[in-house]
Amino acid sequence: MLKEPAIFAQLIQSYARSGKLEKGRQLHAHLVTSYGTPSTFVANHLLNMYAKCGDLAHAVALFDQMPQRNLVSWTTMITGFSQNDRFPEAIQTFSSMCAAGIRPTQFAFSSAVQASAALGWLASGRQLHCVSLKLGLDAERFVGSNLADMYSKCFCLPDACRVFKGVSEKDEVSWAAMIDGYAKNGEFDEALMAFQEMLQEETVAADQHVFCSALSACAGLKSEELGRKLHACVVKFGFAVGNVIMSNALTDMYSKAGEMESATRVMGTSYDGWNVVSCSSLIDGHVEGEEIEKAVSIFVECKRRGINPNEFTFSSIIKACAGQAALEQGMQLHAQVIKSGFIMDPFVCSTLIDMYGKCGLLSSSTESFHEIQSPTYIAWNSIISVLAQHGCGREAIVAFHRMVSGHVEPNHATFVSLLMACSHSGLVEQGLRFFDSMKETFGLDPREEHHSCVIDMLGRAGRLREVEEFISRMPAEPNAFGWCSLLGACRTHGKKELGELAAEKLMKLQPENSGTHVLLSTIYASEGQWEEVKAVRRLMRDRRMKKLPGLSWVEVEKKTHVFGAEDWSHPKKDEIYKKLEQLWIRIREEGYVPFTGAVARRVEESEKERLLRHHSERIAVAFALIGSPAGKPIIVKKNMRICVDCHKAIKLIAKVEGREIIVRDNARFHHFKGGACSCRDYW
DNA sequence: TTAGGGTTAG
Repeated sequence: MLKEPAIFAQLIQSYARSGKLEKGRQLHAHLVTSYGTPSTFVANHLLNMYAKCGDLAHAVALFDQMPQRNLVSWTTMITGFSQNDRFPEAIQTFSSMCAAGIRPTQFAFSSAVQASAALGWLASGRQLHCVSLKLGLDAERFVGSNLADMYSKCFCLPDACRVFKGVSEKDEVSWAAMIDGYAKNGEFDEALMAFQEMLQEETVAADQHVFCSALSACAGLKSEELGRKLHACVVKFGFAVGNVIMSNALTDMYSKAGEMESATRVMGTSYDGWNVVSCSSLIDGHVEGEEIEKAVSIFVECKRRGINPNEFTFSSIIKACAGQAALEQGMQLHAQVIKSGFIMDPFVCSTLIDMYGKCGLLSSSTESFHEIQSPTYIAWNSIISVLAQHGCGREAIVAFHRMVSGHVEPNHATFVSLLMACSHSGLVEQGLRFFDSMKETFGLDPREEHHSCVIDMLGRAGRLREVEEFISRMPAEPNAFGWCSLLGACRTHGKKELGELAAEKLMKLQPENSGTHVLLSTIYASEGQWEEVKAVRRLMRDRRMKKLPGLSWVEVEKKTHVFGAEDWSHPKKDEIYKKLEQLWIRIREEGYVPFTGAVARRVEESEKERLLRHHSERIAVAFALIGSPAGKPIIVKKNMRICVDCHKAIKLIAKVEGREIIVRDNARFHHFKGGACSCRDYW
């Protein structure tokens, strides 16, 4: 029999604290050989030591052999499982403990609730909540804070708030969990209000965790002003130095606010500021700000410093390739993703699906989708969106039905893509049914963007009277996208008056958007109303607006080249213009008649033809024809809609050159092959 | 002898 259990217990405890597993094992063996089976008291210490050192196998073996287990034995096992990421076993052990007739205390509850939170198992979290209510432990500080955390991690914010309100003697941990809960659920204002409320509490002082959560809320709001204030507080409290997570939160906040200089500065001045999280934030900030070259240079620098990209880094940099239609680079990254094992990540997969889709390779996009064993809503949303962009409305609908029958819940984003798919493919009736089903079947309230999709859908189909009716029934006025769709439809279907109304609304919503003025002027120009065209131009001049230049990008030999209309800056300009002349002659032989109506300028016909010939998309196509090997598809990305005449011309260029040409404009894809185009309703 | 919160994504 062990004479001095307290001394051994102390020794075991010290091994547990310092992680000396081997010493602990030796002592355990010594105790067994010298004194036989350890008492419950000593065994509990051993259990704790094994759990703290991550040796769950020995903990389980010992626990199974214990002749008598008490409350602490069970609790130690639950905590051990939870802290070693073995969450289902933590929950299982909790229920075995109850079945063994032992009444759990706040310690066991905390750990079991944490396990439910980590797994996102709302049902087990709720059951634990119920049991804690019965035992009167739900308002206890640890249990209550963990329950609130669990509910917010399971996206049940109202329940989280209710539990949090009931917690007695909240401390900074409780507050941090709640602030973070608001932020993670997208309630950024609420998060910052909670933060302020906390600051007024006399008994609680903000710590680093609290500031990090507040910064994350600030990042969500993309508010530079608030962010700077918070940054000042962080400095004042002395938290700014030496904390990697804090520096990462600051970098991310500035990146999200588009303040890339500040973001870079925070990173550069912090100890250990260059790490995979801050780099990913910075890359993403540059990608969002369309500074692709900078994003790539950080990615390169990251690798040079020996920082291995993770799933976040890959997502962002692949998104950059998608934005630029840089297929070669995207494919290289795909290879790296496979090599590094991040191919299983749902976000990375979804960006790959999106990247291939945006680069025009529908087949690679669907292949990437089919490689996923059990697609999440993220992957489904991506593929539905890609199918929509490619004008494959029916396929998008099939995908949607498969998603639902596979018990994956669609969300608001799913319906945006689905409605767009219906719109682009002219499937108006089905689209309208889907719109109704949002609320009726899926309990989702249609948002502004869904209403805009319906406007677009009816407008494209020329059902403008129904559009007016639909708008009058909407809970609020359409947003800019809605009015813009209407304006576009009015141009296509020659509805001048309605177009003027849409333009007027749009100018109020987006006074800086030169596109509205341009669109309106083309409506007038197509009807030969040159006085009105002049008036719109005057308005643009008075408002000091410049027409956004139409630009086209094309990737040749792994390098992206950009062209504007009438662009004479490229070193190969002579060859390009010679090619354009040749193409002009060859497509004229194929029956091409230039549509000079697309030129909203009052100049000679020959000048109009010259202007059309030198549109940026055509220059890009000509350049790619010269510079890339025969048989390779040409992918051009354009920052606005492709013009009607270029659409006709490129269709024939694809035919005479025997090349696949894909033009991705700011609305959709045009896949030209053998004298035809994939899109079904382009003028 | 047993317990809690923090940074990056479509």
